[in-house]
Amino acid sequence: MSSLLENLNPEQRAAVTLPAEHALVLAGAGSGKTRVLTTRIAWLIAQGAARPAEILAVTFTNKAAKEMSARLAALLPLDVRGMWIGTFHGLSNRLLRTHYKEAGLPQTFQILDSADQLAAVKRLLKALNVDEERFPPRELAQFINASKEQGLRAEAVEAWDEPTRRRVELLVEYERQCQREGVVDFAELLLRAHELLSRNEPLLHHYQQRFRHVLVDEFQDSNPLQYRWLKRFAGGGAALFAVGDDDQSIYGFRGAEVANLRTFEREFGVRHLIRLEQNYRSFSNILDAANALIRNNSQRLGKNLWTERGGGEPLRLYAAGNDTEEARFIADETRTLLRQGHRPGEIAVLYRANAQSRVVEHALFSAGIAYRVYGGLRFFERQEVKHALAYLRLVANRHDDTAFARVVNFPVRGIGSRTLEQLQELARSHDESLWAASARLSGRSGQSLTAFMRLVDAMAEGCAGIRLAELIEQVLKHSGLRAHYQSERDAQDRVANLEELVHAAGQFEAEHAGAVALDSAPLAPGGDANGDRRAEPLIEFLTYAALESGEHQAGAGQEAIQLMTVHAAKGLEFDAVFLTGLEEGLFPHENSIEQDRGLEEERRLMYVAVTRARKRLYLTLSEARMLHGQTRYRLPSRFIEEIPPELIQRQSVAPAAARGTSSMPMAHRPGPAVRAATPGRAAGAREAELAHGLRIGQSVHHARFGQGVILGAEGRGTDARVQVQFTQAGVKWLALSVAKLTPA
DNA sequence: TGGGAGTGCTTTTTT
DNA sequence: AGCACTCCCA
Repeated sequence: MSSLLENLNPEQRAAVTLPAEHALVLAGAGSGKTRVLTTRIAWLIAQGAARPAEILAVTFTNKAAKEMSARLAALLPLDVRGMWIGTFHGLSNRLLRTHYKEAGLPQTFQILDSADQLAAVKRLLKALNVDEERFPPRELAQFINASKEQGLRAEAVEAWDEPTRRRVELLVEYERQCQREGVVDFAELLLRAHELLSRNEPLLHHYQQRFRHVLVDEFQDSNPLQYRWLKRFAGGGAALFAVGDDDQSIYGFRGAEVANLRTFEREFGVRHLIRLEQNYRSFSNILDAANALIRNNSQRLGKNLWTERGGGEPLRLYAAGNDTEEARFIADETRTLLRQGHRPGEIAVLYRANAQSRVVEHALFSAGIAYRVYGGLRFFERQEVKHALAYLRLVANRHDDTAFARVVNFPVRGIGSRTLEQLQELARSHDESLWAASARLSGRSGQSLTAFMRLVDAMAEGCAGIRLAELIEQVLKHSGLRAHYQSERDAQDRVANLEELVHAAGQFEAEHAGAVALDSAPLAPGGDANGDRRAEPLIEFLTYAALESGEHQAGAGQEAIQLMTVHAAKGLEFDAVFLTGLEEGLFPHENSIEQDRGLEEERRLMYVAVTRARKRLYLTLSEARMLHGQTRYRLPSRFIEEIPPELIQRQSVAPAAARGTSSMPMAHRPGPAVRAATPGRAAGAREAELAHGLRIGQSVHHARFGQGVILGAEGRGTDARVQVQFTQAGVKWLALSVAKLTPA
């Protein structure tokens, strides 16, 4: 058991061996956070301080949960299955499945992913005749989620103005609809689980007695509801062990509250605060840059990364004239790195926004370099897969209107929008599902509806006793889905995905057969008499598809350069990292610059990006960039200036190009000076020179707004606009044809 | 019913 | 620019 503690540094060891009390571990990037968390659990068990069944470990992503389980399995000889390890959503689901009656849900309740939720909201708005201009579905969905993530039900949402009151009414209607259909959205999973424990004293008591140790990863990403959720579980005297890094909080925009770290300290009277500051990932030049950057943020809990490794290489800065050139630089450098023997999977290109990947992809493609783009559509989110799943959902629950609406006429079977409208109305007036409504209508309004219902019923009858994969096979065949895509041009990928779905189901069933162990803890009151009895495989598979939609995307090509947003890179590390698009307005993003909170989150994002690199970090930017169909001109990001210049080596020419191995036309080679330092004068100056002799970075005067500096520009001719940072009046976009700007 | 044209949006995103 | 979505007509 002491071998568990080998190779831990003193702080890590201190954290692992803390007594069973609340603790907060502030773990810097690359400081061995996951290791501490898993070793802590292993240590508790090896010490005899806890039994597996007394452990509740919570993460945000399935990937993190999986990794934790895998590491624990390696550390501990014994069965780890008695532990509850999973995501907030996965664990909530588990709780709700076990106690579905008490939670007021049907046993077969289904989970709406974001797209399903949006579809449900749209359907609702249509049924209620709500003007979608005034209440955009997206916005309403966001309102719904935000309310729930604050832990609020409709009656508790504050509504001081008319539109908000209306939104609250719609929230109520939405809830009614979900309840009738037997579906829950992501936020609802957590809220319902929380409420279940809040109002069911025996259950609460049971779980609080059972879990003596609650451990959370990435605590800085938790929202208020998640915080309350944890409080419920740990409220009965369990020890809450939270690991997080306030400097890596980058999900504030979707409700995460860094403040939870402080609130936790205060409310739980945390006596053990441990900082992990030794970094095992990067050379010190990279860490120094990261430290210098993040020092500009206020409100930090304070932390300084250090390493025993040496300084390493300087950071490399490359300023391009335009985005194509920037991308070409990346491709050239990458080629050099590969030639030097770096593995492709150890090289990453990071950007602030997904739209930036295109140019880089193009350059890499032209250079014949294999790459892989992360993000985008995941397997279970593809339309053909969702269609197939919708049939399965109907098999499981005929009253799932989202599924019904999705496939009632797909593939086309003559049930048009008119029929559907009729159905909606009928369903509405009888307060019943679309399925129930079509039972009324089918007699009168034609064969098609009856045929559809018979189809689904037949699928359901046929599914008894057959395997999941076989059931899906039947669905693909009898629904006509496969035939539909087979006959369509350019849809071979979709056919392949459908086959993959059959395969995935087979795999799922093989892996999960009998895999659910009986809990060793006493049964929950009101729980199933058979304990954690295996639910219907179909329901399990559908749940898996909703909650772990990402897993199937993972064809993680190790032999390719990795392209992703900075957000997606959190938790990952690479030998070499290109951090691209370092321009004001892009990174930091213009929508965030306005408020301090936004800017600080951008800076944390930058901090996350910088700390991804182990050995080499490139910072690249471009003076001109194609964005939204227009060329924009921007200043270098302020974040570059926040890094001590002595850590940065300015690179004006790609080494590969210098050696003549590049396809890069010499005429386009940037000059010796760093272009960003002299905006508007290097290649592309023709465009950078705005009307009236104005340039990016130039001080100007405006009759009404006073003194300012030109931040950026877009458009040309009479459309030309400039963005000006005024000393007094803030940031404004001005049309050059209208505004009178004089050089100052 | 389904396709073509017109319109509008475009930061980050896991579950 | 590129994409998703809506609307309207054949």
